[in-house]
Amino acid sequence: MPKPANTELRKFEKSLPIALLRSREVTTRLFKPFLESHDLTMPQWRVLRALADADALDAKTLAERCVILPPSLTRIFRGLTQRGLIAQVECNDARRHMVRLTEEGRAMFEEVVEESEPTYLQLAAAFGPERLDTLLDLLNELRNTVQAMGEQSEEEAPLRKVAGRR
Amino acid sequence: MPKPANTELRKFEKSLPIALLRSREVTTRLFKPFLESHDLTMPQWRVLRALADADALDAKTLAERCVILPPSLTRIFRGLTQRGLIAQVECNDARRHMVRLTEEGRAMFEEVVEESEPTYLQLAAAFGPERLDTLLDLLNELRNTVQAMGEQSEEEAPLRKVAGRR
DNA sequence: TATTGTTATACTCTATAACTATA
DNA sequence: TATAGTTATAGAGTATAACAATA
Repeated sequence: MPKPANTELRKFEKSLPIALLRSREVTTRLFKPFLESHDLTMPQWRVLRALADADALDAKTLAERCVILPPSLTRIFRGLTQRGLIAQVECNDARRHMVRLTEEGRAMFEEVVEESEPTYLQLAAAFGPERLDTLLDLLNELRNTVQAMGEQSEEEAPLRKVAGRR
Repeated sequence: MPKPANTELRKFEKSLPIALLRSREVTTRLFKPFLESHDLTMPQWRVLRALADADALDAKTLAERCVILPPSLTRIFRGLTQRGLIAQVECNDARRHMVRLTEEGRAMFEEVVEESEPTYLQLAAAFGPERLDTLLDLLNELRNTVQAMGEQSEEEAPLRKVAGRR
């Protein structure tokens, strides 16, 4: 039973939400200059990056995939469309707002990737490429695990609301 | 060379900042109800949690440890002090704003920990306790790695500013 | 002169509810 | 009636610069 038993460390350093936040903070800071030089915010970049992997996506999919709430996405669509980086795409279901990258959007995406690639490789080299892979796998699996927990508890208690305010 | 070679996955699913964001999002969502029932925001909670591990901490340390900018921390201090959860502590250096948990603050901290513990254990069980440990270690080491990279590049180019806006 | 923290300010993101339009 | 998205709005976080107090 090699449990470190250091309650203090376990409580702060080993708090999962806090560890995720702090890791994200330094990582984001590392790559943010590449976005700022193109006048892109992180959420805008997530949208471009998601679109780069697909022909076209609707707002609901992008909201889920990029962790952006619908009202924010509406504004992001407006900004990116005005700048000519994305464009709306016809869709059978007229309710859906479906968008794709324009040529300019694709070009900017490639530029950012190219410019930030050396930093990414430097990080991979410093951290260890195989450990980085492990970390990414664990992160994606953690998400699946937690999401499964959420669905499960919703089945058991569809009307949860956990605890009353105050 | 068993590299999946799936460019699409590598680009989005394997983007480190995005993976960290998405994992944090679901994890935060899982624990947020326990904070909301005590009218605590996540940043407020991080401050309480950091203080629970130490007798007293100054603003600078808390800002770094909890990833909160000084102006936000000022407001958080005000809120938590008004509610009697933290209190200022005398300090040799009069510039420093040093705070500690009050008894009420400690009590609320313990309450939240107790209430959320079952969910934490459920997550650990579902994900695998040893994998959770691995993940936490990797996250903390990633932070160290990136921070070291930042310090290094500052030495090399103390006057960076990366790229001009527009 | 450097450091610590606060104030001021602007902008973005977060979150919810209400509304419009399509299906 | 249910779904997709927008609008409206309030609140919280993010970020910078300017300032005050202390070292």
